[in-house]
Amino acid sequence: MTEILFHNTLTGRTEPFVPLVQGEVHAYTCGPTVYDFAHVGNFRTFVFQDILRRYLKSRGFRVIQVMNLTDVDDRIIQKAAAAGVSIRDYTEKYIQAYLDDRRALSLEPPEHIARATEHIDDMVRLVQRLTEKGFTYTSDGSIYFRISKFPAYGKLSKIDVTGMQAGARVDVDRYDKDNVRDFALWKAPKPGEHFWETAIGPGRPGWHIECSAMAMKYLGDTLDIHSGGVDLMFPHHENEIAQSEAATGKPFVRYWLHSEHLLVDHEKMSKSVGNIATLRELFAHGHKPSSVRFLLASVPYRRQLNFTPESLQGAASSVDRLRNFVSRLRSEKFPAGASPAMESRTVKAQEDFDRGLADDLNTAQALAAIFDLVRDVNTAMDHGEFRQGDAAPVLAVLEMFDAIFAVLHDDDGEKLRALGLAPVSPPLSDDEIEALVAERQAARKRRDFAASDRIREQLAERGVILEDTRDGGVRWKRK
RNA sequence: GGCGCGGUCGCCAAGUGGUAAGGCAAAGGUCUGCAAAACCUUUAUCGGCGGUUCGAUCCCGCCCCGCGCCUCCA
Repeated sequence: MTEILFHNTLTGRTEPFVPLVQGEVHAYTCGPTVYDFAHVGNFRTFVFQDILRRYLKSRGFRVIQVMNLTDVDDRIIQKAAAAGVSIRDYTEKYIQAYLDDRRALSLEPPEHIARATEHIDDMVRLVQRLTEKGFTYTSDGSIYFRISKFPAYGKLSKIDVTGMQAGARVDVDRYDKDNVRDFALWKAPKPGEHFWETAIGPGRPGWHIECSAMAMKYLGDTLDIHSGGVDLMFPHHENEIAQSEAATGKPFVRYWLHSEHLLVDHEKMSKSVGNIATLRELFAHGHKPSSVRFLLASVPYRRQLNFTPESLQGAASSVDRLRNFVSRLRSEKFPAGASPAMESRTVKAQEDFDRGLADDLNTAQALAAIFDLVRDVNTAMDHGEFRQGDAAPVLAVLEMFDAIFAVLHDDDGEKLRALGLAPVSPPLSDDEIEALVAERQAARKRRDFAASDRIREQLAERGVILEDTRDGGVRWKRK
């Protein structure tokens, strides 16, 4: 097996991946702040994290992944207050939406989904540890981390704090701090705001502390992998390192993986730019979950991805090609036996696929291995060089592919129905389709092509495509 | 200004010191009752300028351009 390589932001190098505990990967992935629907840009990262965990699993690792749900922050507090509901009630809706969206994109559930508001105690204890070690100070009831006490500050984002001067840029924080880079571990409550009464005083957690507290609670002091979008590198991840390592004296994360942004018209997709699209919007416009997943997964994670309707359409065509291939492999009848040539071709595809992913999750390269195989096998089938015994190994490669990419299963309709974005039941059941297909076959047999075509059109109108095969059979698929 | 990512066929996107994967799109063809699917063929010298080298798209230097972070952000 090929050695797995990951590009580690911390070292700036692509390095062999070896987890701390053999055969086990402890990974923390930054989840969403649930103040609104997540957009496709957010899901670019979540899909990357899913590819990451699926690949590690396929390589035999036991993966323990923790994902946070940030369900308390300034925006949530404001919006909940504006809506006149509790933070809990306000975020619940978006948490459900987020989890539904994840299912729509076939994102595997992490082992632990940790809500910030359910880990206040853990955060308080972490702040206490930091205070005991002298890394904090209090100002107006808020507790800050003093970065001057942590010399390694900046090692992830390569930011040099020594030359930093307060006032060089406007200090946007409303609180008094000794140094502009110091960050809040615990924020004093403002009048009317929701707060927790704790051993370190009333208030609510700062943004960064939740990740450190929850990551270490479930994964130990030193994690193998921590991932998120590049925009989180500074200050979020940098601050996580500072507060975690200051508390434990041990390395917090061994491999930092950051995914690049999704762009729209060469600009980052973000709420503030106003160029966002939610999954629901895309689906409502007729795009399929599998198209979205394929597109997001097909561009290697460290590359910016320009998102366009055309690229989505292209992704849909690619998925169709793969599904057509699998369908042909399953339905067509081939001569008995197996060919040694096909055997070795299959093994090569398998190796190439894995080599691509092993190289820092190069999904584009892995995909090429699959499409190469598809073409070669199709050619062999067209030339009558494919045997029945060759089918199973080829299908096995496709299954290996789908264990990572998860786009082959034709369940787009079901997923949309689950989101309430499609009719509750499919227009035609499998049995109804089969009955019409049989009827058409009978018509074809007596060479009544008019009747035959009528049935095909009738099915086409209801979203079912028929394909006549060489051996006189028919296979169908839902559009 | 600092830090980071990137500039390869119409679009997306791999990759290697010895003349460039794959996908989508387009055109032509084969097959087919028709259609679809599939297959075949056609379409690039890798942002610019220097340097190293027998030879660079890939190594080094400089420059140009795009994007991001440095403030909330996947």
